[in-house]
Amino acid sequence: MSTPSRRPRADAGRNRARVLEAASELFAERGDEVQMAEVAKSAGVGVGTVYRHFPTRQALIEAVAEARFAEILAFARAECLSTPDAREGLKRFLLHIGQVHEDGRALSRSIETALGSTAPRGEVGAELRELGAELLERGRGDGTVRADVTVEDLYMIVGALAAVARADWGDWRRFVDFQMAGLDPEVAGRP
Amino acid sequence: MSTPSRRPRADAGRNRARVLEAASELFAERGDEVQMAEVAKSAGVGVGTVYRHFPTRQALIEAVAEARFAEILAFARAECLSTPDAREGLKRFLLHIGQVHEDGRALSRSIETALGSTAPRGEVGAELRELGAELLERGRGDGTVRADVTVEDLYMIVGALAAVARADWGDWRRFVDFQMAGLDPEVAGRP
Amino acid sequence: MSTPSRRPRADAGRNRARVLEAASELFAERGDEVQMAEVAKSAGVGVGTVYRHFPTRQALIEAVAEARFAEILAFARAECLSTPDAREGLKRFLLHIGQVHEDGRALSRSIETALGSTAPRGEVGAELRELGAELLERGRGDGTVRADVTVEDLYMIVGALAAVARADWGDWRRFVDFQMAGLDPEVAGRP
Amino acid sequence: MSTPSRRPRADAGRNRARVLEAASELFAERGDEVQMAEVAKSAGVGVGTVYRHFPTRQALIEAVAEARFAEILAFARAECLSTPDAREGLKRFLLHIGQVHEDGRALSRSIETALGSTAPRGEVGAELRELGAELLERGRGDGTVRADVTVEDLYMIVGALAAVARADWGDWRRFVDFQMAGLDPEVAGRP
DNA sequence: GATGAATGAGCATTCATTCAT
DNA sequence: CATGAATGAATGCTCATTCAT
Repeated sequence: MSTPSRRPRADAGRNRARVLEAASELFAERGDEVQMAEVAKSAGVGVGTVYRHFPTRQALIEAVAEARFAEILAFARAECLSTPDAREGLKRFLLHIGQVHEDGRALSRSIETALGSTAPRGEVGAELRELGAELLERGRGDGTVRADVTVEDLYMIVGALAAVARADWGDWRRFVDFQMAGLDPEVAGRP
Repeated sequence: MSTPSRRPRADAGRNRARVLEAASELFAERGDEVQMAEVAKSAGVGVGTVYRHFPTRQALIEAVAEARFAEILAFARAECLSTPDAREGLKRFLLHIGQVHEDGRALSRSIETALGSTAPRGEVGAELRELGAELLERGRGDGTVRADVTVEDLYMIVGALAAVARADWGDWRRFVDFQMAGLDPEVAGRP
Repeated sequence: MSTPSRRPRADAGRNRARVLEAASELFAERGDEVQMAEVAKSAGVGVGTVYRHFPTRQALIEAVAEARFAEILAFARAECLSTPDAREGLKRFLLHIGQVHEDGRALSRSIETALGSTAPRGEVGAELRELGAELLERGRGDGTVRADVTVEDLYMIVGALAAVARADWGDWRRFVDFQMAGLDPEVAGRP
Repeated sequence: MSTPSRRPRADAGRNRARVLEAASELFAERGDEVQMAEVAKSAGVGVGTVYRHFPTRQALIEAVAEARFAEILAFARAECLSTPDAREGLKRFLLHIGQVHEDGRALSRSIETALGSTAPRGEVGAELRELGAELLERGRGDGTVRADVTVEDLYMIVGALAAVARADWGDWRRFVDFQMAGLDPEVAGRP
């Protein structure tokens, strides 16, 4: 006689994840036009639940952005810190970032619009900065990257790359090549 | 249904200019939050007049963007094509663009949001591309710029710079330096 | 961006009815000039609620029209299918329709303007057609109505009557008399 | 040296006619959505000129309507007053009216919306009433039309027919048949 | 906790009409 | 007389956010 309730024990955190996942997909596909109610529906919850976990639309987008940064961070740790030379690791890092933004153009634009920038934030942001520092440190170590490049410099380049990859201005891989050239120790100091 | 007009018949095209000017200032200051009615008021005309000259909000923003590009074009023609060496001209070009976007951050964001990109469009866009070609040609001539750089490459860099300068990721002048380094003929071809 | 709600959670479908009722009255009184906001206010809800139940202004008017048709249907079932002779039933039907349109002239005009016609639509429309068929069938049965009259014919007459009753061209009851005369079996076939 | 001016001696009344003609066509095609500026353009004049001749949009529509009534009047005088029997003349009258409304559905709707009715007005309206009286008088004379039919009755029927013909409820010619039947002297007085 | 109905400020856009030139 | 640029009130609709149930 007791029909099982539809979503019986969807414990708290589970819902957060579902919402985040739904939001990630929707924003990646349709960008800023997705509405909170759609996210809720797609996640199989009510709007109220979305708001329980993400107090504002902006917070949700922030969280989606952070999730993407976390992915990037994981990739970089696995693939960019252990390359034969540091230069190679750095390039892989940039190529991955370009790819992520190309694949999620609409999302990137939403982030830009909602947060005013695609720069990494929060905890993951801090870890990314650390990671960037390590990439540069390695470069300084083996002499394959200009020694005067700061983490701030690197993330300007990353931000620029994000903009290039989400736009349709040409082959962003060429842009990466230019950045790698600009980071070459040989040319440091040219006017 | 309407109340008698207050300041009628102010010379045809004059109003277009006033609206454009007002819009330029307002968008530069407050970005996407400015409303059509504000623009009208600030220009001293009715909304209808704004719409007569710019059929949609997006068209207005497009026009403001184009005006900015026209300024850049004029600057570049005057200051960047006659430098002692081509590299210097190119650098001045980039520095000017960075400055324009730093000074009009809010506007740059509005353009990005409304048009999806800050890339030059239309007639002025075409002229800018030509100008870019000349800048690069000069560089090929005196050997101060990588010979394989295309106009498309250049405008990827310009777009990237626009993103960097309107954001707050660090000193965009440093970014310009990296780009100049990347465009150095010496490093062309490094992996 | 919004202010806290004032009268929340008033039972789901109850609100739909209140809106419909308010709209019916307002449109009957003042016709096409009523605004969505007025309907909302008069129903004691926010505009958003009106739009939740009726996605567009036209949809609201359609619903009001349908409600009126439903009334007519109910009347006809109760009063027109059980008259001594079918002719009498048909006449009562027409008289009721004329009365409804006379009483809600402004509404009838709104419907005409918004929907392009006052013809019954949707589900209720289908039931009305069935009812019309029954009325005619009865007439064929007792020989009080021309046998060649189709439901389509009948609803042309009904539509015509609606137009006459909502206009001010004369006593629409006279018009009904002419229609009854025209439906008389005696004259069928006259040139 | 003197280039002929474009429209040199477009004397007053000529423009009125051009505007009226343009308006007739446009309203017949696209109905209420035509704007005053379009009418002006289509007539090859400025909006101001349209307003000189027709002080409001409604006045313009009224004039277009009147022109149509004038056509009907002319037709009726030529074709309906001289038929062998009066009944035939009356029928031709109705058929012509139906045709006019079928051909100019959009216009008919505009008139209905703007003026609240498609009933003939003004001077032409008066003449049409007279004409209607004559048609009925002839019918009384040769006994082919119910003697108790008034001009008001006739114009209720005409208005109804206009509604039927401009709608898409069925074959309005059938409706005309029913009206003719209803006007038959044989059935006068049936309940 | 979860739900989703309710809220309502906000805003781009339209178009009949006017009147300086 | 003709022109057409200017006017601005009017209005349907959206959607992030709240909170009674």
